This record gives sequence, C-alpha cells and structure tokens, in this order.
Amino acid sequence: MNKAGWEIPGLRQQRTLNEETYVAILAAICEGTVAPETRVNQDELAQKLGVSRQPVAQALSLLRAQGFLRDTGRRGLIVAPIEREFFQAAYEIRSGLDPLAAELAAQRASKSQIGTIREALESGLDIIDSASVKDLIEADMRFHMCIYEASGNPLIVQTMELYWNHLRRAMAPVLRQQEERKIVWQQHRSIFRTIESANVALARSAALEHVQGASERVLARMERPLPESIPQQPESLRSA
Amino acid sequence: MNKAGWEIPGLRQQRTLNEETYVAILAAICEGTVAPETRVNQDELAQKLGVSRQPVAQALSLLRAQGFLRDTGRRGLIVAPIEREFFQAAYEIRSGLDPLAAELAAQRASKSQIGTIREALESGLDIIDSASVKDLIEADMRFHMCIYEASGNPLIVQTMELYWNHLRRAMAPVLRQQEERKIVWQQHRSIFRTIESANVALARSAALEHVQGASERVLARMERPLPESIPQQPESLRSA
DNA sequence: ATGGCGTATTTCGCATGCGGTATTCCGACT
DNA sequence: AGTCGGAATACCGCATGCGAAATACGCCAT
Repeated sequence: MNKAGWEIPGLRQQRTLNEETYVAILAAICEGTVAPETRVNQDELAQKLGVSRQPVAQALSLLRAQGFLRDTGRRGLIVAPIEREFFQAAYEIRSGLDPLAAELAAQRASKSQIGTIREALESGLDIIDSASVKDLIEADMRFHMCIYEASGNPLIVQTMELYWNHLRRAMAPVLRQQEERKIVWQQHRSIFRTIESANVALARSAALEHVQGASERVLARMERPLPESIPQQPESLRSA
Repeated sequence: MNKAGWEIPGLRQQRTLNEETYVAILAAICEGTVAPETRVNQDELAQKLGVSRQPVAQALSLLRAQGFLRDTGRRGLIVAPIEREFFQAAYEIRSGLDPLAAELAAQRASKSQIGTIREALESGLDIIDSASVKDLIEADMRFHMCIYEASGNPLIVQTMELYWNHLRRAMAPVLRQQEERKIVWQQHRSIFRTIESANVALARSAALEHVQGASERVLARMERPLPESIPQQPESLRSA
C-alpha cells in the first residue's frame, strides 16, 4: 500500500455492484440475449441478478441515457427497438469519426500501437471462416477500437465504444455471409497498411470507404420494416 | 387526457427530482459556478439542493459517465479539471462531426429549419458587442445546435450537445475578445449561406474551417498549465 | 351486453438506515 | 521531534421502506 495517496492509473478494480449490473445488462442487450422491445422491470431484474433494486435502477438510468433503453410513455422501460433510422444515424457518425481516427492514427500511432492493430487484424483474418458470428463481431470491433486508441484521442475511443455497442446489435445478420466477411477484412487490411505507412490521406479515404460499405450492407438488411407486427413473444427476459 | 395510451412524443415533462438535480449540477459545472477540481460530496449537495442523497447519487453517476466529474483515486468525485488535452480531443471530434452535420444539413434542411438557423444567426449577430460572455456562448451553441438539428441526425444532436456542454467551460476567456467575436459570427454567416444554398461541399469546408479556427483560438489560451499550483480555495461549492 | 366508474395492484421515485472502507487525527513510542 | 499505529470519523454503496401515480380489473348501472 503506497502512502503517497496516488494509485496505479489504469487499474480501476473496485468492482462495485453498480457497474457489474450495468455491464451485465448492457451485455445482455448488445448480444441479443434480451429481445428488442422487451419490457424491463426493476424488481424482476434485481431478483434475477441477485441484487437489490438500487444498483439496477442506477444501471437502467445510465442505459437509458445511452439509448439502450427507451421509456415507454407511461410504464417503465423497454429495450430499444432496432430501427433503421437509428442505425443509419449511427453509421453517419461513424462516417464522420472513423476517417478522422484513421487519419490521426496514421499521424500518431506508436510502434506498439501499430503492433496491436496488426495483431487485431491478423486474428481477425484467421477466424474469417471458422468463428461464430459473435466472435467475428467482437474481432471487428476490436480492430476498430485499436485504431481509435491509436488516434490518441480518448474521446473518440469512448464515443465510438458506445456506438459500437449499439451497432453490434444490428450486425449479426450481415456477418453470416461468407463473402461479406472477406470484403470487410480485406478493407481492414488496407486500412491497416495506410496507417502503418503513415499515409494520412489514404487512411482517411480507406476508412471512409469501409464505413460506407459497411453501412450499405447492414442497412440493406434492415429495409423491410419487419413484416411480423404481432408482438411475437411478450415474455420477460431470460438471462443466459 | 387521452385514453388511447400514447402520448405526445416530444413532450416529456415528468420533472423527476432525479433529472432536476442532474440539470442543476450540470449547469453549475458548465457555467463555472463551481470551480474545476472542486470536491463533490453527496450529503452536502443533497442538503444544498434540498433532496435526499438518492437523486444526487444518480445524477453524479451520470455526470461521471459523461466526463463532467472524475473520481479521484480514493475519495469521492471532483469536478473535472480543465485540461488542454481534453479540449483538444473535443475539438478534434467537432472537426469530424461539424463538417458532417453541415453537409447533411445542406442536403436535408427543411425551409423551417433553415429559418430557425437564420434566426439563431441573426440573434447572434445582434448581440455581438452588447451581450455578456455567457449569452454569447449560449448563442454560439444555439446556432450550431440548430445545424445539428437540421442534419436530421438525432445522434449528432445528442453527441454534440454533450461536447458543447464541455466546451462551454473553456470558451469564456476567448469570447471576451471583441475581434474574436466578429470572426466567429462572420464564419457562422458563411456556413449558413452554404447550407441555405444547399452547397454540400462548401458547407463541409466552411464548417471545417470554422472548427479549426475555434480550436486554435481556444487552445491557444490554454497553453500555460496554470501557474498557480496552490490548492487555491478548497472550500466547497456554493450554488449561485 | 356494454360502458363507465371505483378499487386493487403494479411499479417506480425517493428517503433513510446500515455497514464497510478509506482517511484523518491524535497520542505514544523510539 | 519525528514516525508509526490505532481509534474516531467521514463518506459512499447498497438495501429496504413508504408513498404516489398510473394501469388493470371488476362491478354496477343503463
């Protein structure tokens, strides 16, 4: 225990129940464990997670502010529906920030950061045709997060992490396609090369192209406004 | 009272104590009522606002997630210090999103939205040399928020509102200068014109130029890492 | 039978109590 | 006198209790 009163900067392991419930619920939403539109209930969730209503309420409040939950007019909250306009907006934001991040990364990335990106790239290329959709999405997100890190801009990291957690929800149907995967990871490779060679302008355009492609592919699958208008299964969320 | 069970979408006036304390504390931070680095204390704040610790805790949690508060290693929270790197990062994000928003606004803005932007522009031009710094910052923010609205992308609105609330804290010293004000609002005027005339490319470049200028001006004044290293006044926050 | 009204139930917001942990202050020992 | 240790204190996380508001249900009247 150091007496000077400061602590190791990166290590924040005060696993408060609060954060844990937040993480748990967030994961359940992002990974699709709970269906969109599902009603969310403090007591029920608290009971299911084995905590009191307090940390649940806190977590729900944050999740609501971040757009993962939406409050219905009157009663309580629901898991945010998957709406085309929302994801279009999210991809527009990516089209603003991804090229910026790539550009900055091309200028600023340290050797070790470039190494980290390379690792993310290679591990992604490795699992292209073996991994589960969930793992692929994770690899995709990891690759991009590495670039955000390398941009040296912590706000980009933070902001994009939020949006990626949203995007994750919509990406599954797309990545099921084999060809799509190849396209995606080839673009990743060229983005990486532009960053590695510090080619700022090319990094920007490669990133932009990638986002636009991804946007088109994902949004294309969300065209039809879901034919089943029946509230298919109003049953509550079941964890795992 | 409508019995069908739905409510007017835009109208959310369920003034919960929770939100009110959030807004109150946020305002106090953004307007500089409480100094950066000030220690924040649940009980004290609760007492001062006349509520219990519960809503305060909720608000603080959100504020922390949004970066307005930072937790010191051990004890509680402090108002986020004003750090050059943070605001540089924020302006970088603006340099990614402002041109995007201008571009989209040039494409999509409705007549009435253009009218709203014009009003914001004109009311800004009017008060250039009469208004208080606080009012000018507000007008500045209003103008840009109108453009974000006109972009048709609600996420841009939401995200940039957050960052503007951060930026507000750093802008005061800059806007004290008369010449700066003129420059800023002349640029606003040209941004408006490009949007009004639906000139997408020009809108982008005008917005980019504006952000870069603003960034330089603000960051220039944050160069010196504050000479007073004495913990000048450790006294608690006083509201209004 | 249907519609309206009143009651019961659900659910959340907020207050408060309790316990644990870090901190700080003070006294004793070297 | 300085430093180390211990006790008192401050402060926050979490649980729970209570009340209000809104919905849902059922009964009664037409």
